[in-house]
Amino acid sequence: MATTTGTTGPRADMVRNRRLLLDAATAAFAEQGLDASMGDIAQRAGLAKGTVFRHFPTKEDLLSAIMLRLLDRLAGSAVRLLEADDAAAALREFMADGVETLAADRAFCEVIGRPSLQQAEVRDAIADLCVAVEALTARARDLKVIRGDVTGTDIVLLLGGIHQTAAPLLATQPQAWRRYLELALDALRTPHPTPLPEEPPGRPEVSAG
Amino acid sequence: MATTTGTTGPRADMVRNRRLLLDAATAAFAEQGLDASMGDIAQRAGLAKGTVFRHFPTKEDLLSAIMLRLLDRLAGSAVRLLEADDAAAALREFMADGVETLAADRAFCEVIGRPSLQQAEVRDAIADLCVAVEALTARARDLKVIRGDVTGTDIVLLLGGIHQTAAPLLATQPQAWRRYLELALDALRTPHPTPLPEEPPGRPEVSAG
DNA sequence: GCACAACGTGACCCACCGGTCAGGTTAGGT
DNA sequence: ACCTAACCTGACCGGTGGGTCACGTTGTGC
Repeated sequence: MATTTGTTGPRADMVRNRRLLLDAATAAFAEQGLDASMGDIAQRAGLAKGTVFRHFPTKEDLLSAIMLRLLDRLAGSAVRLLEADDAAAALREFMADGVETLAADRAFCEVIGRPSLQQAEVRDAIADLCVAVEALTARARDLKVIRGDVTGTDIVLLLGGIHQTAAPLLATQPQAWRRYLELALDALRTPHPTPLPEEPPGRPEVSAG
Repeated sequence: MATTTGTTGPRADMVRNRRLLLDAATAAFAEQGLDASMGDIAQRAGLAKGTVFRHFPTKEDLLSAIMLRLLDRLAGSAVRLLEADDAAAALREFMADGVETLAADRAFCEVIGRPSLQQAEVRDAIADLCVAVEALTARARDLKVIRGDVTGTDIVLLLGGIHQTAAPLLATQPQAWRRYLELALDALRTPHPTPLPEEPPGRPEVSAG
C-alpha cells in the first residue's frame, strides 16, 4: 500500500514542481499579463521549459489553472461574506477584495475583459462566481440597501470597470480605486432610479418595490 | 514657385500614402489592439513594409499618431458640447461618445489604461482632453446637476471604466455599455454624498456647497 | 524632357516564442 | 542495492515580429 491514495500517487518532486510552476506563473502573469512567456515562467520556477509543458500542455492550460485559482478564491470570499451581519458592508468588502485582486494581476484583467481568451472551465468558474455574488447581492437588495435592478453579474462586471477606471493612476496613486469604488457604491445606493436598460444575464428578476 | 508651401513641400504620393497608412493602421489597431503587426498594416494599406517605417520610424510612433487623432477628436467633441444649452445632456452625450469610441478600438483601450505605453505626446493629449472635459464638468457642477466632488479627470477615467465593465458582454450585447453609463450617471447625480477620497490630478477645487 | 533627390520596395536580419523530443536522471517500491 | 517507470532537461524546430538597407522607381523643378 503506497503512502498516497490507491495506485501509487504522483511523485513527490512532481508535486513540488507543480507548486513552483503555479507560483512562478502566478507572479509572471500578474506582472506581465498574457505576454509573460513560458520560458520566463520556467526560469522563475528554476525549471526547464520542457517541464512546464509536461505539467501544462499549452500556455492556455497554464493560464486557465491560474485563473481558476483566483476565481475560486473570490467565489469563496463571496460565500464566506454571506454570513456577515451587515449585508451592505459585506458587499463593499467583497468588491474591495475583487478590485484589489484585479489591480494586482494584469493577466486576470485581460482575461476577464475578453471572453475569447477564456477556456470553457474559466467561463464556468466566472458563471459560478456570478451565482455566489448574486446571493450576496440579493441580500442587500432585499434589505433595500442597494437598488433593486442590480444583479450579481453587474457586481462582478463592475469589479473590472472600477479597476480599469483607476488603472491609469495605479503607478502614482495605488489606492485610487477606492475613490471609484465609493462612486460605484453611490450608484448602487441610488434611491429611486430610472430603471437600467437591458438586464445582463444572471438574474432577470427585479425585486418588486 | 512650387505647387506646395515654400521649400518644396512633400511629394504628392507621400501625402497620399501617409493617409493610406494611417487609415490602415487605425483599422488594424482598432481590431487587433497592440498586437496588430506592422506587416499587416502595410498589407492593408497596399504598401511595402519598408514604407511604413519610412513614415513612422517605430511602431510606437505610428501608434501615437493614431492615438493623438482619437484624443483630438474627443477633445474637439468636448469643446463643441460646451455650447450646448443643457449641460447635463451635453455631459452625457460626451460620455456616450467616449465610451462608444473605446468600445470600437482595442488599442485605444489598452493605451489609455497603461501610461507606460504612452509617449510624451500622448500623455499631453490626454491631459489636454482632461482640461477640455473639466470645462464641461464644471458647468454641470455649477448648475448642481452633478455632485461637487467630481472632476474632469474623473469623467475621462470613467470612460475607460464604463467600457471595461461592459466589455465581457460586447460580443453578445453590443449596447450593454449603455446600462453602465446610466449607472455611472446615477453616481454622478448622487445628491448629498459622502466626499470621495483622494482627489485625482486635474482639478483639486471642490465647488462650495 | 532631363536629372536628381526623394520615395517606395521587398528581401533580409536577428531575437523571441510556443511547442517537441530523445536521452539522461531520480524517486520509490521491492 | 537495484530496477524501472515516471520525470526532468535543454537543444531544437517552425513561425512570426520589429526593424534595416541597397537598389529600383517616380515625382518635380528647371
